[in-house]
Amino acid sequence: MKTRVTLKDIARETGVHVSTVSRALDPNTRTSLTNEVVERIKAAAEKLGYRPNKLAYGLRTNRTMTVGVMIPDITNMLFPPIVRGIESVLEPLGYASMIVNTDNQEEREGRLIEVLRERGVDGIIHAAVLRSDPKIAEVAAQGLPVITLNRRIEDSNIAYVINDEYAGIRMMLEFLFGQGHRRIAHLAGPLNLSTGQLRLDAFRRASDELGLSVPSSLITASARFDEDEGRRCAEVLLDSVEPFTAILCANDRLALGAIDKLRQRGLECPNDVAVTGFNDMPFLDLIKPRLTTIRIQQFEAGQMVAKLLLDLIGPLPEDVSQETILPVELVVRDSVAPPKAAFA
Amino acid sequence: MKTRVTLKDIARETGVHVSTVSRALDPNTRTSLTNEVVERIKAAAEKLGYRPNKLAYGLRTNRTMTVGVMIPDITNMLFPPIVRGIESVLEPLGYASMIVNTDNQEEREGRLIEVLRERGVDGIIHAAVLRSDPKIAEVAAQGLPVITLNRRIEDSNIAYVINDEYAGIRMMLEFLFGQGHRRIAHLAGPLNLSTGQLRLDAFRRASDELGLSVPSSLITASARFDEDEGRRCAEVLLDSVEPFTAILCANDRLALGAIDKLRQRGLECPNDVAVTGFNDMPFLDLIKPRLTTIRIQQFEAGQMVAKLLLDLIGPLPEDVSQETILPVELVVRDSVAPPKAAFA
DNA sequence: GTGAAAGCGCTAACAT
DNA sequence: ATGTTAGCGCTTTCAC
Repeated sequence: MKTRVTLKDIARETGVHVSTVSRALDPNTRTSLTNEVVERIKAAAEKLGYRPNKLAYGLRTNRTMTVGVMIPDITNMLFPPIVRGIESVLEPLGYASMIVNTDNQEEREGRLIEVLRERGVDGIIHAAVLRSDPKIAEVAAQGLPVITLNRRIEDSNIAYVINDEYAGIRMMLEFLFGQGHRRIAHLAGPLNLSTGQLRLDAFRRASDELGLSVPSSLITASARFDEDEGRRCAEVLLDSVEPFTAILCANDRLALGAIDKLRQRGLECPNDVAVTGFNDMPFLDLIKPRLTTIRIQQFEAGQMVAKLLLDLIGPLPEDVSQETILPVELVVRDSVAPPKAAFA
Repeated sequence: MKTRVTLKDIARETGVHVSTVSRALDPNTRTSLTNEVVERIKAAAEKLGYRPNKLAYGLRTNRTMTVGVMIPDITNMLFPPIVRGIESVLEPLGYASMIVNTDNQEEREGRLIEVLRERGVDGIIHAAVLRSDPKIAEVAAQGLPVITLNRRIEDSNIAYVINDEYAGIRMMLEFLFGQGHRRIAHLAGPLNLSTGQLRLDAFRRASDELGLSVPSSLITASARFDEDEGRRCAEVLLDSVEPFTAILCANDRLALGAIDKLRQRGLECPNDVAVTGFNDMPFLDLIKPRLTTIRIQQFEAGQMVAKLLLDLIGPLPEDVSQETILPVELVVRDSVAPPKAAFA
């Protein structure tokens, strides 16, 4: 096991003190040194193949050049593009990111926050926060830079980057309305996540504004943003007494599950029931029927949140606007047709 | 910014020396202490909310409890399950993983290796290795535990976990043969990746064994494992003089691209041309036509490689078998039908 | 302009 | 059974 090259090795090689070497290698402190010695040191460092030890650096300076990224689950295709977006701004600046999956479990989330803190991350990007999330709130209160993505935490001043949920839901509702739908169900997301709650609020408000009165039995909330819950909730809607011609789902995976359940019941989308999604996750356009959905920014959201986090981290901590709302876009595909009849 | 609790704080609180605190908190060295003092220290640690500083620990012990994971691209759906498999064994043992994306670029890969080394990772799981990859070979030669996944590096003794490429290709070829196909093209993967080369070798060998003589113009190699290259290579095959009734592709994404190109040319899969994939990536079963493919283990491969890496890392470094070959499985879906006619 | 010395939080060899 | 000391590799006062 070849031992790594340290400042001491360079000092020995060049006959100067380690502190001089340290200064020579840092562009900021380099100025106070003779050009000649700087060059000699840089040459020796190069020759020996010196690589700074970020552990020692971090221990000394409290800056590890590492940020934590908390997401629910990387196998959820929504998150890889976000992660790459984050990386695209962090990596060129010398930051590495440590990605952890919470599976939306509070206890797991708590453990993982500790994993990140023990390793001295300079900040945390949290895309898996719960509406009420005391653990991360405390960490943020202690001064660790934290920004949440896609979701926000209530009653706190943690900055967040989210999508324009209201605009998305409203556009979709208008689109369905324009296609002739009047009895529109909402398959809502988990209400313990801000995304679920916000989209439900948006649905209520937008349907009011359009003059649709949506009976409460046409609104059902899922426990998780996944296909199984989409199936289960679609069943609940189908078994209710209220007829409907369209289901506006709080995300794509719920929509995919709902479509599957409809098919099991002998109902085809879009001809029998229109179904819409939210997010426009990768590969969605290859799945039949091609889902009409709201496209949110994914890669760009990652870039945005990373930039904001960097502002928060410093070197000179800037104030970051508490709220960033990213624009969304309606993507019309094949899962909506004009209504034929209402199914109860 | 509340400052973190250190061993010193606990020492002050309990009136013992920091080294005693250190010993009390480590199950291995705890034995040499009085039970009473151990309990007192543990209580104080708990009360003060002590969290060990893994940076300091790592600096001292050369073990950071962090492993590097190098993959080509997390947005490639093949990798998230692998990453979760790795995490599922590492995380319960207190390890964190640092994931980096190489985009199969050698220069980027080199930079990222340094990023990992600077942070003192205890080992590297490399799922993005090139057939010839001096950089990682050197790192491994210096004593850092490295295992490659899915791919292997040639002329080195780095342990690897790969799929049974030969069995997979052979099964698929037999299946096509059984369906009546005799003129079978191979859309090979990049030949600078062991996966691409191994699957091509397997195709040659298996077709020989089946008595098929495949003219060289029915074999074309892609530059990347993606849809665009699938389209491009399908075009090459279609424009060659040799007729064929089936394309055995080196992976699913190439197959998806090939099917798309066929469609552009007015050819339907499977009725006009059979197309097969490899990997069985997530969500593949939702995409029409549902691709007949070879299922490789993904989550399990991640688990396996993580376990092997742990053996290599220690505490008492075990010898790890150089080669691990994971079983594969034929998944028959809808992209293969008996041949109608051969297309040139 | 450069060297000396201290210390980040921790463990481990050595003392007692 | 516990305390003392040194040091991992680095930055940062403080001297000169």
